[in-house]
Amino acid sequence: MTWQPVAPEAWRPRGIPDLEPNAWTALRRQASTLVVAGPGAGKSEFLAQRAAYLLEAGLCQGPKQILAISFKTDAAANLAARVRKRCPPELSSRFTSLTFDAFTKSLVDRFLSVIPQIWRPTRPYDIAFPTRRMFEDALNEIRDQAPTALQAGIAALAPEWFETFNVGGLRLPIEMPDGAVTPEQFAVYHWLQRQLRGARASKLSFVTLNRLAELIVRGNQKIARALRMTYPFVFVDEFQDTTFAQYDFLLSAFGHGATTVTAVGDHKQRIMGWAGARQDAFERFEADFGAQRVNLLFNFRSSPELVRVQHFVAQALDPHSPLIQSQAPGQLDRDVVQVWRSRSTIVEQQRLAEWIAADMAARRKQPRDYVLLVRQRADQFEEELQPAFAALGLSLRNESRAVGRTNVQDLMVDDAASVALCALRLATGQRSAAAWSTLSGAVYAVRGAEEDDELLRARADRDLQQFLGELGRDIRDQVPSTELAEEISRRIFEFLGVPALKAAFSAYTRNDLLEVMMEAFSLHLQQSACEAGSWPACIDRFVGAHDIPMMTVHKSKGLEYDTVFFVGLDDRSWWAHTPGNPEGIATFFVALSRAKQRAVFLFCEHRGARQRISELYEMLTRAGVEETVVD
DNA sequence: TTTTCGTGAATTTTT
DNA sequence: TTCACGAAAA
Repeated sequence: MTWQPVAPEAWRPRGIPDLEPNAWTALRRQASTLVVAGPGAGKSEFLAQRAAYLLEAGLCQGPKQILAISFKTDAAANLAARVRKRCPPELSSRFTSLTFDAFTKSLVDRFLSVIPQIWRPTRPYDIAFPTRRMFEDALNEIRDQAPTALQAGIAALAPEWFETFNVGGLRLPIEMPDGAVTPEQFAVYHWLQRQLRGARASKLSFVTLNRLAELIVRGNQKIARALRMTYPFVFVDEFQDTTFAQYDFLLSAFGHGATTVTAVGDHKQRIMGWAGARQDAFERFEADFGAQRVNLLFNFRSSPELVRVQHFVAQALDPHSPLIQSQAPGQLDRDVVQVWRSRSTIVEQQRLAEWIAADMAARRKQPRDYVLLVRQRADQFEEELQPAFAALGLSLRNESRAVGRTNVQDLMVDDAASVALCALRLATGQRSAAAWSTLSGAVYAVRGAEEDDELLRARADRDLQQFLGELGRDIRDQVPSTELAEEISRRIFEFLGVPALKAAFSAYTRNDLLEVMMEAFSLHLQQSACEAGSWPACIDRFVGAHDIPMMTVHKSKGLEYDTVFFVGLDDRSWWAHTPGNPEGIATFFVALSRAKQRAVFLFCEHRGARQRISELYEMLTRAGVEETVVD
């Protein structure tokens, strides 16, 4: 059965009943568009639907493709999965979803030889993650080598912003200028030469790769044309996080009018300024790409009362923030947003645990419907709160907690760890079609068994069955222990094959990522095993099925929970906040907007004052939120 | 061995 | 701003 295009006017959304009117407008636009999508607006869903529309209505016909650029790997993978779910394979294969860095790196790798000799890296090259200290040292050395006239100018460059702002903001000349250079140019050129020629193999950071990719598309008409021919439609997700280097690359590659760029983001959720996000990305995009701004006005996550309170914070960030219409029914009739003020942390912890236990019982909620958010130092808060929760039979899970060289949250979305967990589920007798499908899919991939290779697949199935049978026999009747957990991890990864896994999953091209994840899987399984009396319980511990999650606001971005508790809304946790600083208010906005039904802010004078962050409390007060004294 | 002082990190992504 | 850590002083 072959796919037939539908008429654009007849196209309907896939998997959801309808789109809001503004989403329809943005979806159908043929020119570049800036889609401002607040929390709960269904940003990724919008992009997936637009991809389906362009592909299914034949507006993006083979061999042309859609390029979707995200910042985080899981966001890129998530978007690709959504499109795969909505479109037949012959269409979704023309949806390329990558991170910014993966895309620019792939351009450098492919076209390395056309880079002017003076900027050309060695092949192969290494990836570098320069620290603040390295910039400081390098800038000092560069200053000492510089002509006297430039030294003061170089000394004035801030090491912490040098790469983001100076390297990211300066276009590399195709030929090295003979004449005078500015202090900034001198420092940037010398910094790049250090990365390119400092050792036998070049050591390139991602900003450098971005600059080289920009140089490639600016210096080579043929490559630029080929790129624009391949990708007439480009999506950029989380546009508020775009850095100087990324924006400039986007402009050189797709800013010539031939490409329809759809940028989606929310400046009110810009909490990545420290990572180099430029503040004026939205305005620049409108000006440079002639983009029209479209506001999405629906919120499918938060109840009307929550959306009403959110609006007060949104207004502080942007006085022109439009009124958002909640599409989520409110289940609570009062105290939807609360502030608790406690005399002591002991009282606060105890009350919090009691309250959650009672609410879970009254509203039939699960631990995973709640979240404890903190600004920073999740480990400290976990240590502090865990005993009070344990006393009531509740268990807290710090998703930010370090596991080996990674953390719980990253381990949970890792491919190899997910596959290994499926193996454990099946070996311990859990019947799950999804687990089988994930695991066998991975085994086919590591063995290179294509879809039509029935023989190889059948053999893979047989080997897998045998492996699971043996593993199951060896562990099923035994109580979970750290020794067994270690053995299980070892046997699963041995069966899958480490080199084969690295080859099968592109994420593991990063040299030691698989080792990091295997180690973390083993450690986390050992921890789970010693806290559980049975294998199903051990698996539940591993995934945190019965735990109340706790994490930093940054890690909660993109997630949602019925009830959100923000613990430690005080000056101590917000030491870096200065009144009026949009990044701090945006962090507060992100925390508040994770909630579907209720948000509670906890203050304890024992922890810190609330002078510095008084404006956050004032916003809640203006919204009519009352404070409860807990004692 | 204990105290004191200075430094730097804290929120974190990217192959 | 606060905290942890390491080096130096007592």
